[in-house]
Amino acid sequence: MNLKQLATKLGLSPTTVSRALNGYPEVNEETRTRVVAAAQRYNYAPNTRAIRLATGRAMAVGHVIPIATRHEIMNPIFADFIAGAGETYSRQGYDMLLSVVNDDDEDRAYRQLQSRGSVDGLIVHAPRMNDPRIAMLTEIGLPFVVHGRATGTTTPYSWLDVNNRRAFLRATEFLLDLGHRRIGFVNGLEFMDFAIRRRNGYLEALTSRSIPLDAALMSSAEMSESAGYAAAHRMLALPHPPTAFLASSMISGMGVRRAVEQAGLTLGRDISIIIHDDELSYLPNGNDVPIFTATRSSVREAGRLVAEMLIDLINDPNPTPRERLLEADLIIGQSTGPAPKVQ
Amino acid sequence: MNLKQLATKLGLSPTTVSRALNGYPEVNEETRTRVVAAAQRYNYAPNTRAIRLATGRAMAVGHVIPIATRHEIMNPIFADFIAGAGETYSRQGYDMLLSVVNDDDEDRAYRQLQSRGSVDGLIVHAPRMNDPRIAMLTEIGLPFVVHGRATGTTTPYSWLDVNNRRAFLRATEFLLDLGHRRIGFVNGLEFMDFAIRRRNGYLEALTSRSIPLDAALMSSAEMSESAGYAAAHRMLALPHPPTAFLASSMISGMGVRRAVEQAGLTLGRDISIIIHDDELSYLPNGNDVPIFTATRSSVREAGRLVAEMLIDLINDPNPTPRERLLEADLIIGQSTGPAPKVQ
DNA sequence: AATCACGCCCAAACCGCTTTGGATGCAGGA
DNA sequence: TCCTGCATCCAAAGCGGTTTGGGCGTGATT
Repeated sequence: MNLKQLATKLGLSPTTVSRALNGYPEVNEETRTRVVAAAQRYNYAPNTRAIRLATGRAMAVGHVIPIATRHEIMNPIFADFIAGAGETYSRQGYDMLLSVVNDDDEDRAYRQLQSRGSVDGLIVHAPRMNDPRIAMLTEIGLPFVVHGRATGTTTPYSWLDVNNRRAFLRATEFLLDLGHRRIGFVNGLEFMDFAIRRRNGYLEALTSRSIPLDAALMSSAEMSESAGYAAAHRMLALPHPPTAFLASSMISGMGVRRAVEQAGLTLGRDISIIIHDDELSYLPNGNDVPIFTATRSSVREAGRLVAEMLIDLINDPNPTPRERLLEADLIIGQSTGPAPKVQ
Repeated sequence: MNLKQLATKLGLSPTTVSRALNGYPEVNEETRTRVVAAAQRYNYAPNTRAIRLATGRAMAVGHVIPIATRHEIMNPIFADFIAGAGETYSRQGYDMLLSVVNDDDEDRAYRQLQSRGSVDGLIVHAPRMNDPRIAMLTEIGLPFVVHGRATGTTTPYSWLDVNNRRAFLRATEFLLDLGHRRIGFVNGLEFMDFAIRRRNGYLEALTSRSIPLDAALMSSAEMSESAGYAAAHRMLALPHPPTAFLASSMISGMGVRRAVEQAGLTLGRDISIIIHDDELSYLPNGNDVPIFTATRSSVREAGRLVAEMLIDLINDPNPTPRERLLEADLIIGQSTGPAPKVQ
């Protein structure tokens, strides 16, 4: 059932039917209700392909997922972020287009998305330091919003980010307040922007209290359980081991915990851990009481907000870059406590 | 730059240009190369919206993600599955459309996808026992492939599944061969089809060796770390605790491990664990040597294959249901060993 | 010499909607 | 009575491709 068929069935012109369904004023209320009823009855839904061609709008947003030709891993926060963004899209009538591309094809993928007119805008994932995609996308002229920021980029662009520096600054200060002086830092890969900022927060807290820095207490790796375990295991074997850890994610935190427990130490008493909790739905940090003390920021909520920003940007006739910085909560769980007296 | 512009620039008709670019035979090879070169030069890419309208094909596949209005969680395997499917799509020139919908809107979402012509086919995720979606989709008449199966459905439909029953049968038998007699089963939610089949495999192995079943050794819950911990913790406190565990996923296995280690027991010596490993990229089961003994089946590969099946189905003029059952590998890691002598 | 087949190209219809630019009829004002 | 303005509706022209149904010239066939 298409528009023309519906129109003849109603004894009206396609024009009027279209207008009736789209809420234009120049149509009698009585005929409008008649049209709407008929559309319902015949189960008519306008063909999106035709709408898109006619209006010139794709009514779709693209997410380009660069896939590991190198050894990198799929981002664990991806699913929840998408879930959040998807909520916004379905509320606003947008489609979400996912492109999985080899990361060396990413450039071409963005350009094709533009020249073929498949999408009205893009979300950029996992920005790195001096991320080249930002300059490229501004040049292409497709609206986009970055989830995160790209240290080193000078041209203005739209982004939404968690205040990673501040979160890890506060977490470190919290541990320092509890008397911890040697704090192991199990960070993500430090070419990722968020990891750089977290590191800065950690360093800032230590230096502002004149705690000497120790490279042996800092590690940077993939945020997997085994990498977290390995890093913590190594640090715990130091002659002067840490009494607390800062872990970059729930998953690496679980690795740290394993190393701690395997060393015969008790969490929250002998050793403290603070993680960053993205509130991944399949990795809840406890049910009522949090297991880990954590800096917390919902990545799903971030997805919702980023998508809203992008749609605003798309609908703005003369758009100007939007920026939004979310603060993470510091929530207290069972994994932290005062530093043990005797070192 | 559109087709007409390119055509006038070349002094050709749009027809010829279109045919040249699409590899039709009725065009001189010399002009074809000329056209292709010009397209390259002017950075011409055909507008997908127009192609879709003209051909009547969406060149897109839909994935409907039902979102937890109830307490359910986002599926952790989702990201890797999508990555796999996405590889196939980009290789075949298909777009991937993600719809995130409230699960009570799922029905409407499928119908709209069909009547608006947004997609040529669908992937159905996370089937349950007697899943109503299958009947609905066959009625609608949109090609679809189910990732998994739906016990209780009688009408034929296309699916790809891992042999979950057999995987857990083998895992259980392996533990029995090692001398374990009390095996705790930490399963997923048993309205999910895969969980039902795994349970059947577990039960089949025990009964075929005349091991008495014990309801206290079986649990069914979300596959989260804390749920895994809770289940194992409870079982270990039994007067007659298990010497081995079967866990439904990497994540719940990590919870089981925590309970084991917290009880002062050593993995692979006092207690054995076998998990199911979907080879999630952000949860690798060790690097070289697997940490957990596991039944292993790559969900990413499953994504690739399901997508291929669907595209086959779409391109088949008179399609007939396709079925494919993958066998899981049983890989030996460090988490299993012979049952301890003294109980 | 007439016919045919073939290689190559084009004009125009079509896909299903939106949107522009009227057309029509009727009520109210001059 | 005639003109205006308004409320309703419609015809037709896009949107940017694909595809059908020829047209034309050339070499081979009869």
